[in-house]
Amino acid sequence: MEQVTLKDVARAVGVSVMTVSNVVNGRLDRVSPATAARVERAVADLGYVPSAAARTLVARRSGLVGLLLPGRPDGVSLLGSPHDVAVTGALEAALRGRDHHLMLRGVGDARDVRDSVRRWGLDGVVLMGFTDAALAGLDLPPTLAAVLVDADGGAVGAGGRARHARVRSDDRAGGRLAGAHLTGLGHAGLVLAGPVDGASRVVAERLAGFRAAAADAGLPAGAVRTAHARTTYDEGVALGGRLAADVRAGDVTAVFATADVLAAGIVRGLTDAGLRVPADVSVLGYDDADLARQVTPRLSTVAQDTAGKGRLAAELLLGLVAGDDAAPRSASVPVALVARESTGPAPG
Amino acid sequence: MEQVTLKDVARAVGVSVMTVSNVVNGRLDRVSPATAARVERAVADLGYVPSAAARTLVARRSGLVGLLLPGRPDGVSLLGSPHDVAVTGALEAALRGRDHHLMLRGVGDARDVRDSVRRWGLDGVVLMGFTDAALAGLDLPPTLAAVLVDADGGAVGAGGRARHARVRSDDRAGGRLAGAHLTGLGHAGLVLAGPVDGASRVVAERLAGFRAAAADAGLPAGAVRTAHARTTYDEGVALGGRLAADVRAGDVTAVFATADVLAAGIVRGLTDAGLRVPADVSVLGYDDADLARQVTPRLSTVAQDTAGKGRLAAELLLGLVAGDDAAPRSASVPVALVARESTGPAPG
DNA sequence: GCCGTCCTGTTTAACGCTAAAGTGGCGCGC
DNA sequence: GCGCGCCACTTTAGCGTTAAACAGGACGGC
Repeated sequence: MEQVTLKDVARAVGVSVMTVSNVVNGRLDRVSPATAARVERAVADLGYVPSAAARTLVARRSGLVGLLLPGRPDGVSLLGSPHDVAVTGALEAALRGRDHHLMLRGVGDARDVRDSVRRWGLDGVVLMGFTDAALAGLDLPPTLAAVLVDADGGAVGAGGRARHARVRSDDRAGGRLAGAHLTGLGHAGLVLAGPVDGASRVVAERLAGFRAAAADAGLPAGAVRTAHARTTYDEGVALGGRLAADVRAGDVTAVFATADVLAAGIVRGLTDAGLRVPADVSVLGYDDADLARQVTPRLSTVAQDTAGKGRLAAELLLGLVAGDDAAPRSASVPVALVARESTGPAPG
Repeated sequence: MEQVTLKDVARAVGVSVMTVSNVVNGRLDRVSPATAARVERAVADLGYVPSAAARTLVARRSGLVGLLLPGRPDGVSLLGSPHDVAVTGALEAALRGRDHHLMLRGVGDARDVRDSVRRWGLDGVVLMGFTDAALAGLDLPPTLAAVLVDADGGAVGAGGRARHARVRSDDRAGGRLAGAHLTGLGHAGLVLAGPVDGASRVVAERLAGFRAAAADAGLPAGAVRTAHARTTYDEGVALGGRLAADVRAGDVTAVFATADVLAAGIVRGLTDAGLRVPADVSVLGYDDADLARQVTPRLSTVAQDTAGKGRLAAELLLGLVAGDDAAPRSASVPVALVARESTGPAPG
């Protein structure tokens, strides 16, 4: 495990350290092909690996990207949802392919963020799993290259010159797809379930799309209600229980949840209350996580390309890092409706 | 985002850089309380954050730990199972609490490992999700502080002086618990489903415990069979389908899977084949992942303390890093049987 | 009163790397 | 044959930090 340094390689080849550095970094205009070849050889033979610490120190870029997540002291639900896990995997792979590394870090406040970034000289950060409100509390420095996954971060859209970008699914289209699917099945008592109290842009977009589809189908404005729940299975179960009465009263015939975990919980809550899904109520999810195929009934859902999301996040971030002002500040992945067993024709 | 350095703090206070360094690193025996206080003050005022790069370079310890996972180029299933996700969360939190950071990295071969470690001067690594065979291919240097989660790594137990440690659940006890539960319900046609072809120590232990419990219950040696499957939902579904015939023939009445995802798949495969769980067959999982409560029927399972596993991994690793030779090289978290709906009395 | 210690610092020399400036030899134009 | 530019390197300096050696004054013992 002894570090092989540039000096070792230089000595082995009989050139200066700087020449080796030039070869290693591909500045071949400064080195003759013959020398370059000898250096390459020695690098391979000795197993030289450049020290990121030394490079960071002098070059002011680390090749390290932080994935910042809402961090509780006990680490429970650091990567809360299957969606986040999928994005993380794709993000890591994409960064790996572009010669960058990923640091995983739970953060609680603005100090945590600043500390991580400064301590390691992070080139940039990806933030995932934060509500817009939590994000505002993080008070991201405008100079910090940051990509927000499924969040807005208030100022981002406004000022415009902050080095921040956003990645999400095409939420409006997703909402519209959901609405079209459900109204197409004859549903007229619609509920959007999710973190609607959070003033989240993502949820607002989905709701807007959902409502637009309802309007397209000729439904009155009051046909779409909302029900607040955080994106967890347990809150879904609770919400499902509460919704049961409305279903029985005939006010609600279909529920569109903002995530599959939530939808699965709602199905459970409804079922526990004695209702049948989809015979009595339809439930539609979002994400197409593995879970959607694993629960009973299998969830109909709005699928989004989570792997694409991770890749996009990597791309946008590296664009920001490179200081490419022409790079897009926002991108979304496509969505598609996957009809399975949890949705069916409206009862009656 | 300009870096505030030791020099800036030193100038502000009117002392040497070294004095500030001593205060920041808690070497208070070299500094008068009065000076220390002034330094602390300036550190807070200026928002000084030490540079990990510089510290790593000179001090030969980075405070960075790598979490190495089997890495495919596309990043799919980097954190394959809910179990791994839970461990990761707890690991990150534990490291955070001990002033360390976590680097997430998918690796394919020995070069990837060496490269990551050298490049960043990782203090140590945690390896998770590897089969024992894959681990052997990684060819971990004995001098590298490493903790293996749910794996053995061959040489680890043997040589003994390698700086490697292992964390797992109490697998033998888990197997025994599973066996006792199932035989207690009158089952006599038992199958252990999981990666049994992989020569994995973990699986072997669970099987041994399972068999021991069967023997305790007076069952003949042939009562426990094994069925190979990797730990995924889809392989579970396929296996469930194959097992259906044996169930109908009365040869199999209960299946013990090495993970909840696998168990859930098996339930699905069995159900799709027209069998009822648990009326016709019982299925028992392992882990007590969220999924166990989310599928129908809810899975009975052997719960293990995944958060404890993450914390233990952090502890063992930091012990190894500190060079504490007395530190334990192996630890396991407790298991407990959670009876839910997927297991019931043997049919007939 | 003198020497050894302790206390509280400071100075020096790296760590591995890169940007920028320097060097020396050789070919070429005229 | 002289200057110029260019090629293929080398030298110098410094990034922010720490280990180790050094310094000087107060204080105590005898």
